[in-house]
Amino acid sequence: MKRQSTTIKDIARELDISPSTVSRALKDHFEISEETKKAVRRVAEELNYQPNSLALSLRYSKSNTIGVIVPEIVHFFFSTVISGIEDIAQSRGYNVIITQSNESVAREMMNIQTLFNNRVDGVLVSLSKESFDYTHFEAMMQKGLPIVFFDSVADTLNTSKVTVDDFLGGYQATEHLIKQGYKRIGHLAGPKNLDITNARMEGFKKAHVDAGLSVDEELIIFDQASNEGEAYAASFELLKNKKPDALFASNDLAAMGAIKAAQKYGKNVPQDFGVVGFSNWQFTALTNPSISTIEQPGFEMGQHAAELLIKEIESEDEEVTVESLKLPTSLLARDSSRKV
Amino acid sequence: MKRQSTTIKDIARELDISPSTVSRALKDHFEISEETKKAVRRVAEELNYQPNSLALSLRYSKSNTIGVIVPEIVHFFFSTVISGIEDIAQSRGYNVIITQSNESVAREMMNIQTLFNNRVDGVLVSLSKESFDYTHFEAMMQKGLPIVFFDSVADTLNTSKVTVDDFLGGYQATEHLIKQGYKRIGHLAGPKNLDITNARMEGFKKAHVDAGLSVDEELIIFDQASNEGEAYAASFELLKNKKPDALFASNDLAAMGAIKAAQKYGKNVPQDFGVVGFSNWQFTALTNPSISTIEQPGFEMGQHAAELLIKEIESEDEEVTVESLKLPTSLLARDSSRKV
DNA sequence: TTTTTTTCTGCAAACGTTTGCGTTTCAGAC
DNA sequence: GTCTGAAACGCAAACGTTTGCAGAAAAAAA
Repeated sequence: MKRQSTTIKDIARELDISPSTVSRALKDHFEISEETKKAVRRVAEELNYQPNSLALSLRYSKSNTIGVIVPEIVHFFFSTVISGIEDIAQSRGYNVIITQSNESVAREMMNIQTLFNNRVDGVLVSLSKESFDYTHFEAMMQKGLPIVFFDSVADTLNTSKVTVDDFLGGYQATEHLIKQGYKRIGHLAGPKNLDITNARMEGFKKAHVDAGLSVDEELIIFDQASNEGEAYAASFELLKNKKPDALFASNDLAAMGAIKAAQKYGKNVPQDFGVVGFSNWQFTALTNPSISTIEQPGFEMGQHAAELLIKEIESEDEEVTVESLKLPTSLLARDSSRKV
Repeated sequence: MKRQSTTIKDIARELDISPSTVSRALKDHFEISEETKKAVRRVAEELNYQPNSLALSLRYSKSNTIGVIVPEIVHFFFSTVISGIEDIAQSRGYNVIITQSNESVAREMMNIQTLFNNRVDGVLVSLSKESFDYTHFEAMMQKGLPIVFFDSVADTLNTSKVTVDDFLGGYQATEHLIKQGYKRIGHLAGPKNLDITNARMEGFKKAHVDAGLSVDEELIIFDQASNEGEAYAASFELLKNKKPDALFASNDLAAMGAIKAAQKYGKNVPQDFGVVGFSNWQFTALTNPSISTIEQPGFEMGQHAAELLIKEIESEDEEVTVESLKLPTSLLARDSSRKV
């Protein structure tokens, strides 16, 4: 079924004037008489004229579309970010094309290439876990494609970035546990090479220092927090060997595992054992006990990233000024860490 | 920063031939000599030629983009569907533009208009809860825009649709509870006017009939399942007044509420009281006890919907043949309903 | 040699819009 | 009557690509 909308030419034919005049009339150009403008507007209304955005895109080589690359869409945090992106984009007249890398660099490279070929005006990227080499992004930037990173960012690249303040998050979680009276606090950290792992751990340590406590390095376990089962096992071992009375987990699933381990070990959560997670996944509010966690402002992250990108797209300057935003986290103190 | 890629004209100039010849050479047209083709391909390679998709879109009035309208992106089920859509679209060379209605008809109307104006080739829609009037969709269909509905569909519209077999889901949940030995099974149903509510309830009833049991209508509660708290209250009342020994909830949050109510009431779940939810939200596997539920194939739903839409887009026929797909659900029997 | 056929390539229009510049028209001044 | 200036509009090119048709050149047939 052919789709046919009315064009400027149709209006021109109807009124027996030239397309240029119609175009100008519609833009309220000063060189067009009031009379003609009125007629054009009337006919445009009658024929329900809608400008053809494809033609406009070609004319201005601008598609008013931004591309997004995330590791996966089916993920509470990322879908929240996307929602924020969509919010801003919508209000600025941009469309949002979503692609997912499925945590694979190969897909990531394909996606950025596809987006570029489809003439998006800019791209928002959260790196896949596999990505340590950023040359495919650099190549695109060289060609003039604006890129803004969020969440998982390419630190060595000279672009705008939006991240979460992981140091603050780690600090807040730990400070809260300390204030609740827990004394020997462990930490289920992420993979050792990740920036966020270190930032959260530094926050963890700083909170200790500020409270006049010392950190027992043996209570910090790396890279045993990628899923619930792993965290369960690691927590159980820790409980047995090092006798912590609380745990700050680098993600909510790990927190869940830690709670189950503590319960299995005969501890009462939160009376004898406190747990705080990270990310505020939906399920944390629904478990029993509900899980205290650090809220990451995903929606705001999406908004800021989109705003930065659009600013860059619409900037006239050759030289872009990069901005790095670090968004504050906040503590959600729930049952898993609040002694009554 | 201006983005400038090489065009067909650049290649033509380089070889001192016409753009038409270049175009044909690149498409391996039979009327072009092997020699010329080779030269063109070489230069195209050298200059890293990439066809301008905006120009192509204009030429063929086809954007190779499909639009999606969902109530909200931040939702396990919908993000899963989107993921399925993206999967198929990607493999067929289509881009996916995501918009959300936020359950508002006004936004929905805006979105479909925007997508239409942006010349998407077709649209995938899951209706917002507010949508009972479908005229805005009808108007677009009249203009030749292919639309396929999924999940929450416009039943009176003559379009392809992809839904989940809610009757089957209700049947599976109930049959499972019966087989586990529960005798007085209640049902937390959704709003009475919804198709899915009725379908699930019919499945619930049919399972009883097939097992030679009768249904106590008093054990069916409508419209008290939209969140955990509401379901908690309704379940508690039901337990007090009607003494059910199991509950089939129309969604997972309601199932959670029911479990908490049962525990509060002094029941042991699943020994004295069985619960099955609906949707397989992520948290259901993480709670204690884990929640039995009905899995809806969201990813497959997205895939099928996208396939149907693309088929329609690429069909030559004026008259589209609509297809209605009903995808099978499956039971995930977890701890909340398995007596040991 | 001339005519016909075959092989290859270019012209120009089209998709819908914008815009620099030129043209027409008309009123008023000289 | 001519000239100037302003107001209102049209022409044509441009964005990058495709494609029907015409045309040129070369090869084959007469």
